[in-house]
Amino acid sequence: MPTIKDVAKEAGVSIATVSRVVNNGPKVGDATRARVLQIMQDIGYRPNANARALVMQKEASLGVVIPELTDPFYASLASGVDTVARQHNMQLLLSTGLIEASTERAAIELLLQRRCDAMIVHSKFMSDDELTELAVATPGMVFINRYLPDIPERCIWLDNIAGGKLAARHLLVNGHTNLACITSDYSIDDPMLRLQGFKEELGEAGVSLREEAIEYGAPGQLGGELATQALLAKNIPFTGIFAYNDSMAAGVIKALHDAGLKVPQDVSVVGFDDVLLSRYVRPQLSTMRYPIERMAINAAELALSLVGGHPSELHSTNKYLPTLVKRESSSNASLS
Amino acid sequence: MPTIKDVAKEAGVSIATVSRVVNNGPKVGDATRARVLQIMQDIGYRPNANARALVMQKEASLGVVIPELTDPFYASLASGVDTVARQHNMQLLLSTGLIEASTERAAIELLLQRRCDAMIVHSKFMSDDELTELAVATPGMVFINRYLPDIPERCIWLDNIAGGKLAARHLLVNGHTNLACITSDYSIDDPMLRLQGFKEELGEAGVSLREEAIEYGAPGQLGGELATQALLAKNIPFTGIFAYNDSMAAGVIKALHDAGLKVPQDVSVVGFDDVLLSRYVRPQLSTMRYPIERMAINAAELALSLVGGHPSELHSTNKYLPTLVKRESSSNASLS
DNA sequence: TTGTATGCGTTATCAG
DNA sequence: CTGATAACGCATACAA
Repeated sequence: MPTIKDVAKEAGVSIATVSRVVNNGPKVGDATRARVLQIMQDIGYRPNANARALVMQKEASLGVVIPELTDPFYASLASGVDTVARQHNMQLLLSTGLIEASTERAAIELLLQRRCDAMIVHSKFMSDDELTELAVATPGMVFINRYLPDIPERCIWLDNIAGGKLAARHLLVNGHTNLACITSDYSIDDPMLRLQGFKEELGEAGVSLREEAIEYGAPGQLGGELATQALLAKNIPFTGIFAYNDSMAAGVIKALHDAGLKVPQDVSVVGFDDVLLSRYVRPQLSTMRYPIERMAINAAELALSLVGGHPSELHSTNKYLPTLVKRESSSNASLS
Repeated sequence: MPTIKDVAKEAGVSIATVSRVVNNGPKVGDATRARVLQIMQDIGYRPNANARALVMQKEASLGVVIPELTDPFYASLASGVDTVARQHNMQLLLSTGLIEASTERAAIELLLQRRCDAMIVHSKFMSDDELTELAVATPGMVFINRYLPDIPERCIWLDNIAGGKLAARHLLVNGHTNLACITSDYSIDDPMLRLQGFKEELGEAGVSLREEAIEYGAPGQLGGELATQALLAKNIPFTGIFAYNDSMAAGVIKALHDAGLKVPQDVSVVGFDDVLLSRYVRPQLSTMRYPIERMAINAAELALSLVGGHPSELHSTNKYLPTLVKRESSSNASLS
């Protein structure tokens, strides 16, 4: 791979001059510039981004760490960051953190070694303290889908409680009072918060959610299916189910179907996230829309403005609200 | 961010010594090593990967270019590469090429500027010539889902023709002779090849596929739905449909359902790719399994071995065969 | 307008 | 066992 020296030699100028034309630097003779440009073209010169980052003390890359790539939710997140990266002509540095504190740490570490200064990280397993400490040492680090009390201005998160409330309200408004919940058994706060909001809204309406009506499972289709079977086995009456996410909701629908129950005629189900899947599943899923891609874009722009020293942009608030998307899986209880 | 110098000064040794302990270099006094290690820990030293790459003339990163992140098929591809990257403790450099030659080119260019030497690229819009030229200049560049005649050893691809044949055979074996095809209108070769294989196998069995029974559309659910409606409008008889991919197949099923036709009782449908979606859709999709993640892993390992100068590994062949996954959307014609 | 020289953080080659 | 020192490819202050 040719270097700046090769170009300089070939053009019979100094590397300083070549450097100037590469960077559209000031005061370069038109003739010289044209010739250098031509030669760069000819020999296929590409500026070495690493060397440049080294001397300029500035990385032209945007980092993102997510648990995994194949989950559509995280894919959307990464896609949002990628959008911003492309806009700024920056390289996307992607690291997966899986579902363990140690691998999350390694993922962040890799980015840091690259001297990546702007990065948006999705971490659910490292502690508040550790994350906060990293953040103070890295001005361009912003967290998505997580709230760190000491540095809220560096976080972009969804109001899960509000989401739970909205879901409850939707079910209540449709006349459902015998409710159940299929949630995740992961020990992160999202499931807890969504459930909390769900319960609160129910409580305000004077209806309660019995503990037996809450089933836990792995946050995927199979987990949802299994949990629903367990719920059904308890033989307690319900006409509405709030699922932790769309994948679990898909499992819920399948289990219900297998048990001879119709959705939404016999039971309404509402999911969470509004990933693509919710439109493929039959009946199409009523769900809480989680604007993750938009949030990721804003997070990336926030990170960039933080390292760029730009004024604090217009980010009025970093808390986002989910919205209800009504499709086919929920309906009025009176139809039962 | 502290540098090697900071560590050296703090420890009262030379940077050479620090470098040695960082790299587990030979012959460093136990006491010295321990002290240096401790100090690195204390001040939070992280070796600068850029500087290292510069001096070692070797990048510890793995590149991948795909059209986009949110398509589950490409997400699986990227995930395979990511798996290999993590195994080797390399940073994943991800660039999206969208669906245009110019952006594909830009994506590759970005990786090259990073001096990324091992990369696996999925390109459908740049020409054979341009890609081949890039490849000869970049020993660690391997192409996935594409066949370049001049450098087959640098390509990992699926036998689309065989896939079409297998799909045809499955339908034939189940007694279907009135067939239709819903394919993609993208001007890339995959749709063409799959259709070609489909036709060939049919031909060998003495059944022909009429031109009117072939409908084209965008390779997504909506495209599949619209194309199927167009097909239905023609009022030609068929009991089996071969769809270009699973998304289109999902659209096919929806359109069929809306038209009052039952799958698979009235018509069998088989998709292609076996993405997660195929298990969510009802009825579950019979489809051709495209082992894209496995292929991506092998592609990444091939790329790594190419730059590493390792012996040419065991890659007996770079051509992969799809396999039939029979689920619920296809059945025997006699059941009609 | 152009060239020279210095340094960015590392590794590696030589001497001690 | 350890320390100078010369690259690596590039940007830039300072000269010319």
